[in-house]
Amino acid sequence: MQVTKTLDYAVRSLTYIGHKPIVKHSMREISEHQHIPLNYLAKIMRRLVKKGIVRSMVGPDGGYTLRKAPGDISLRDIYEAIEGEIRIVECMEGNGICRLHETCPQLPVWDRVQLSMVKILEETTLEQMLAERGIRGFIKVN
Amino acid sequence: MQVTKTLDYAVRSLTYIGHKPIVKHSMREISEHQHIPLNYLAKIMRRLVKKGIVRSMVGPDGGYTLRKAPGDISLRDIYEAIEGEIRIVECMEGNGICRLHETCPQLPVWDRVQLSMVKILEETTLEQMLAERGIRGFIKVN
DNA sequence: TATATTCTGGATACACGATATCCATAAAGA
DNA sequence: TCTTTATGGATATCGTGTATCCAGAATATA
Repeated sequence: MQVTKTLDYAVRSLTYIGHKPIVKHSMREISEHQHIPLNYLAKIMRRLVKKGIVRSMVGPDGGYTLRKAPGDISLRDIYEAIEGEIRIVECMEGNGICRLHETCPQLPVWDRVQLSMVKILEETTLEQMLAERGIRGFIKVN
Repeated sequence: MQVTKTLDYAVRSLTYIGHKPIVKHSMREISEHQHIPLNYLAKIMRRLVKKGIVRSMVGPDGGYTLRKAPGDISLRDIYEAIEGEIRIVECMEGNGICRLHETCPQLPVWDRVQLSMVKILEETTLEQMLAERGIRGFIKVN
């Protein structure tokens, strides 16, 4: 029940780009400023490109820019680009049937947790995150 | 960002015991009815015992009963007994300082997600889970 | 006392996915 | 042509959730 480092990398990259959304930012630049392993970042960026969150340009002076306005990119978009469909318990995939053959007492709770989480992620845009100031402290790298 | 199988096992065991809170239930019985590997269940039960959620009796006709009323056991209690302190992002542990030396844009969001989750887990007691009927389907085992 | 049953605790093995690295290739600007 | 940068796939590493095994202690019952 933890946010993966990969998702953290993705959000950090996007907020970094988001500070100057027009300018192109190369993988190398992002990698160095955000302390993300270059080759691993490559994999992350590809997913963000594929999901239409980021635009990429190849060649010298190439790099990445946001494909949409920061206000139009929700944290849910980012989450799903990296992790796929949000599903905090396996059985929520629908096709699973319980061998126990009894109604599940805990599913409704996890459902509620997931719904509230999705709601928050959906309401939060990149723009808001850029505006928000970290109050409680700093992200730990590594 | 997923509920671990271990936590699922723990909740299933407790709801199973909770159906007849007075009666002693042996590990073997729980294991068979809930399809949980016996030896692994042993580890789980020890944690629940240590955290005072469950009482254990050794010897023939031994087993487990709830130590508190189902209404006094929250899902948060169970979660923390199994996983330890709830913390959906690493940096929330407090002693971590970010090498980036900049305010973290995403921490406030995860903080909100965690708070809402803790609230739901706290409000939900074993008693409520026992009363609730699974609406969406069944838990998939394995 | 003897025996069977059950929990306890530690050591260890396994599996899988998150994390990371490498490289050959394509695109594009100078 | 040369350099820079992204692409895509293959592969390696590593942590941890998951699972297994076993010797020992407790205790009820005969």
